[in-house]
Amino acid sequence: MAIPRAAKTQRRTRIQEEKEEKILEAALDVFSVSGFRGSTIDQIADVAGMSKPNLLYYFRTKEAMHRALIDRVLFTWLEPLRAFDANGNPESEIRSYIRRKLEMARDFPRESRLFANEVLQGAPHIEDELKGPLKDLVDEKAEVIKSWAKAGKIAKCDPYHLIFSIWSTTQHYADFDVQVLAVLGQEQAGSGRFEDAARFLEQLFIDGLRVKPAS
Amino acid sequence: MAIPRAAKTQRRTRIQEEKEEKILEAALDVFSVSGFRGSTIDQIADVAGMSKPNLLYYFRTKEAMHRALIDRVLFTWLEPLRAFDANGNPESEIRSYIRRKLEMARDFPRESRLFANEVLQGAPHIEDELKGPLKDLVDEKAEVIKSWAKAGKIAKCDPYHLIFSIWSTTQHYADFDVQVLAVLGQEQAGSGRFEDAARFLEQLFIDGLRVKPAS
DNA sequence: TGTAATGTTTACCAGTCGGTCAAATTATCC
DNA sequence: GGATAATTTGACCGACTGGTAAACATTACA
Repeated sequence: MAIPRAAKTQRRTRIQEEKEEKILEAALDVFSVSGFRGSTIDQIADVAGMSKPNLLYYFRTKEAMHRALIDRVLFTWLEPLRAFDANGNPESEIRSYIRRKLEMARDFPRESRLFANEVLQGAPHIEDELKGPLKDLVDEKAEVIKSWAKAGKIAKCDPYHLIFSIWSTTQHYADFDVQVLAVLGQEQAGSGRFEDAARFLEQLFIDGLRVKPAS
Repeated sequence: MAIPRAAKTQRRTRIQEEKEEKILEAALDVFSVSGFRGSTIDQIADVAGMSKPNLLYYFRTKEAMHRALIDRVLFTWLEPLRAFDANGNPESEIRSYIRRKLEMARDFPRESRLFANEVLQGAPHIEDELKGPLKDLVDEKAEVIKSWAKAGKIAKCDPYHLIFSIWSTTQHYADFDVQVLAVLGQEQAGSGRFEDAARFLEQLFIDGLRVKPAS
């Protein structure tokens, strides 16, 4: 009898482990480009090198695949913000947050696009995660930033919009990569663009947030 | 005989004018949410309140609809950057560019998402526009910014990444609106967020680009 | 080694997809 | 008002969609 469909048994088989991994890897490829609606199980099956029914043996529906993928990626995705240290030096915390986010945009562009696609299309599958864990984490870090501003360690500013602007500027290099490449042109298209971006963004945010001499 | 299919006749009928308008309006609704692949002609027909074959009478294919929509929207979309004045005051030019882009994010979020979806999915339909008109325009304005920096009117910085960062921060409020709303929560979700964003971004970019006193 | 559980495939289904066609309806202009 | 062109519709097509059923193959384990 083949009803297990993964996780029905207490312990996951080695084969389950491997195949689910393979499927989610392929799913990431496909969903990150075409979004949920625009992706098909057949495409994912093709990329994974497996048959469609075989995919559906491990994940009962297309939605289950998407969900599993989101769940797996979300935690990692929030890691840089979680690492934001209230007791650290404000300037270097912001600097390294930007660095880290930019590194993720460079090293995990598919993950970035997966969320971008999802949010762009109204976040029908991750609304709860946004209003729950994400909001909570941002609220917490916003408090930290606010206290820094109050203590005169950085310029007074809206912490939420600061976080939004760091998100958008860094993820831009993953989500809109084609556009960035098109505008920069062949010559500058080497991966040096990430270094250039890092330099620019650090300058922008550090100088932009420096406390101004009382005028 | 009904072969006209719009624009075959020299002059467009009033009815053609109206219906094409109606269709593109509906197409914008649908494409901006689901992207090209994820959208269906039936959806567009539904929104437009017309029958599917009727839509296909005005636009032979789904791609033709998408193309017509892109063509129509692209010019307007680049207006703010085009208005960037080489002879103006750098600070106020940057300030008003940010304002204008933010206003567009607020007033034309669908247009923003249309492009975001397209670029995110690899820009298969607008590659030429990106490498041509867009790149040319950006190159031109980048020169302007570079000359400002050289003249000591603003801090030295990479002009391309400056433009990218203005794009990303402003469009973020259109493309990732659901996320912004989720994080800000009900209480702050009024349209005041655009004013807050404007204040923050102007502070960030103006202070971030101010020439630093020789250290 | 046998056998039960797990994994894989082929064939298939009903619904949806982009798009066509011919017939019916409406607008235009003399 | 009638002829002619422009517009709209319903019926339909083959390809693809997410998903199922059952037969078949493989693995794990006593």
